[in-house]
Amino acid sequence: MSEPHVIESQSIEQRRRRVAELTERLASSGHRLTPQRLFILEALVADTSHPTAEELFARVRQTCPTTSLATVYKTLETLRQMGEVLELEFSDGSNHYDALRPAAHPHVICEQCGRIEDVEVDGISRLQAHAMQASGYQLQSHRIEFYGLCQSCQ
Amino acid sequence: MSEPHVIESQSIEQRRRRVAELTERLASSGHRLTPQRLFILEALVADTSHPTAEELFARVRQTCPTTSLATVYKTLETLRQMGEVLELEFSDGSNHYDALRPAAHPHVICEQCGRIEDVEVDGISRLQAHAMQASGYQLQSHRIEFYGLCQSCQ
DNA sequence: GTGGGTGCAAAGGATTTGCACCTCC
DNA sequence: GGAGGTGCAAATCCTTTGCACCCAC
Repeated sequence: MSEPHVIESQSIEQRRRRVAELTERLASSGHRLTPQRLFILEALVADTSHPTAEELFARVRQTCPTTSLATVYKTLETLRQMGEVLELEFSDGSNHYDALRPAAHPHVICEQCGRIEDVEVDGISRLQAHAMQASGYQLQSHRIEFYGLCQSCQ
Repeated sequence: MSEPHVIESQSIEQRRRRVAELTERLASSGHRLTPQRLFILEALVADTSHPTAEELFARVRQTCPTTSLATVYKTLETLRQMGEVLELEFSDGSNHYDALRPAAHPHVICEQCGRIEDVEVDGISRLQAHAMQASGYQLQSHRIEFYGLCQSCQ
């Protein structure tokens, strides 16, 4: 039980830093620090499950009930343009967001329950280099997802 | 000029076979072979550029002007459920379809012109095995895309 | 003070659905 | 003949947008 606790504490500290970082970057790039935005930042960093805009909205409402869904979307778009949020697009009507690790990274996705988790695999940059060579494209980013069943759904 | 011609000829032969294959599989799984469906199959196999439903619709209209967009969508859904079409989902309102290679395979995507091309990279299955081990998920499929600029847009 | 941000409601765009009619098997 | 397919229009869903008001700087 102590190991998870330590990990959890580190994580909380990391998240606090990330909120401070995002706040500072918004300010230094000429954006205003409105209460709504600060609550949205908190919600983004508090939720590690790759939430949707709707889920973030629900969470923000708990602390700032007057916030609108449109503001959540506008703030997500602002952060995305700043490169501070990773947007995972799905056409089935559910974009998911990750403000903790805004650089592209691989995910595993459960087709049963919809869970999305980070997964550590290496060799991605080598793969991208291969793809550049094979295609002649100048590649800068990627999207790598694996689909299957999570441990609970197996 | 002769090499491309040969490649093109092979490709045409391959596409003809694929149409026959799809037709047969539709029939043997208890689906009807309506004129609309046959035209949609032709269009799917004729277009190697990963077309959208709308683009397929436009192409089908040239040969069968009474076909409706709803029928295109319904046929795509039928083929997808049969595992005969690969659906590439994008949230910006543009799903793309590939009936020539229905198994998951990596793509390169141009962020300038939107072009989507197949790219041959190996080590994908090893990568997926790594991801399974690291995550504990039972993985069956994947989605691997690289983003950048195609040769024309560089 | 003022320009950016917010909230509301309406618009937008891709996809799905209900239903009457049709037609392939 | 009957189940499955088609076409039309309306509905659905997420997301974006227009605009009047507001407030952080």
